[in-house]
Amino acid sequence: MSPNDDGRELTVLEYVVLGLISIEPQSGYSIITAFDREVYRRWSASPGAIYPMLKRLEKRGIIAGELEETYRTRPRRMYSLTPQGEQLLDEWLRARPSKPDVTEERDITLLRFLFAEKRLRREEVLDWLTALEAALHEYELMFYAQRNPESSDWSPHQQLVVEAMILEINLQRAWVIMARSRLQGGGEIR
Amino acid sequence: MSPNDDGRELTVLEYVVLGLISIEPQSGYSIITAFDREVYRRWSASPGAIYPMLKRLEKRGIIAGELEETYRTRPRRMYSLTPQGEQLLDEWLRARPSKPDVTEERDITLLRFLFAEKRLRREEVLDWLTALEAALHEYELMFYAQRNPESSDWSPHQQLVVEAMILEINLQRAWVIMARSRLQGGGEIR
DNA sequence: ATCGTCATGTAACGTGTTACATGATTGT
DNA sequence: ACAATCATGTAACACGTTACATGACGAT
Repeated sequence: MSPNDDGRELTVLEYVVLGLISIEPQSGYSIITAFDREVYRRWSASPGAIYPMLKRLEKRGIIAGELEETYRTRPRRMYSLTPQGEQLLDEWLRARPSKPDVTEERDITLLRFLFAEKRLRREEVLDWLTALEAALHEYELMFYAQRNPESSDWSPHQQLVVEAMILEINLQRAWVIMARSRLQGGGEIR
Repeated sequence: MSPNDDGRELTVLEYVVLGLISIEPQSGYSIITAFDREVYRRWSASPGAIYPMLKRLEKRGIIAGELEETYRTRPRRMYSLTPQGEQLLDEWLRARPSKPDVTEERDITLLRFLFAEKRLRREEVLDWLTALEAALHEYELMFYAQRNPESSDWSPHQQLVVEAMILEINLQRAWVIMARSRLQGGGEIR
């Protein structure tokens, strides 16, 4: 009996929870409170989302819950990743960033980088960053190509919005370069 | 009989559609294709979302649809804003940016700026930008306050993620300052 | 004739939101 | 005794996604 007949892709929120659990085992409550922290601000998680989700993931064999032997308070159910859950998370983290990741999903990308620290080898992280930079470059090119036709008959606001997007892309590229050089520098050379 | 008994707040997607329509009247199809453009990339809109939504908004008296007298193709239903819709959109655009707007909702903020061009007076836009800068400043302070406790025992990835967020905030502030000075410069002085 | 494009629509489905209920423990 | 905090859960609801169906028109 395979525990996960449902081959459905996980939602972003589910991956984020997996990442959270990968750092250390979590209870429903601790996950909910974790989402108050700055890095996770983008995804608000209500009890009505988390508790059913944890059951769903457990039924699929992605996480395993265990009732904690009496804690200070009402017993908590602590979840950790199963080998299958680890594999699922790692696949998500390893996937090479592509255009959508730098456009629609900027913040997710940053979180993936965060979770990657404990799950991926440094070498893999560096490859991933290289792919991210390539995706940013590709996006930049496409961006310029799209705005070719008539580039100057834009209204002031349109012009400013486009500039904001370009600044954003360049900032991201600068960050990637910084990140890579820092991780490289601190690794091989002593 | 009041057309909009349902006082429910509009969703972001609904406001974006309102903004789109405010630029010029739109059909369901034209809205769907508009979402392919770079600025709107963040919100994908499927037919299954748009068509029911347009009916919803029309029933509430926020937009008004009119069958176009024969076009080149199958007749289109073109929607424009009612006075009530205009008021709703303007309130949304005018609302002073607060913390959530610069954290969870960055991209929405940029779109609001875009739509504001035709709906708000320049003076109002400048006020709005000032409020945006204040919100960014406030966010920055809160950010630094939160990371006070132990600032240096962070892992490399954590450190980099935090730096990315700080860079992002500063970029946004720089952009706001640029935007304000440009709009000011081009306005009063000849 | 048939394909591609423009155009509108619906049905099933699932996730996440809001709001509420409840239970155990600690502090006052 | 009561409130606050830690902790788990459920029910109603609605939006948006995916997938499918359909229809008119122009081009080949």
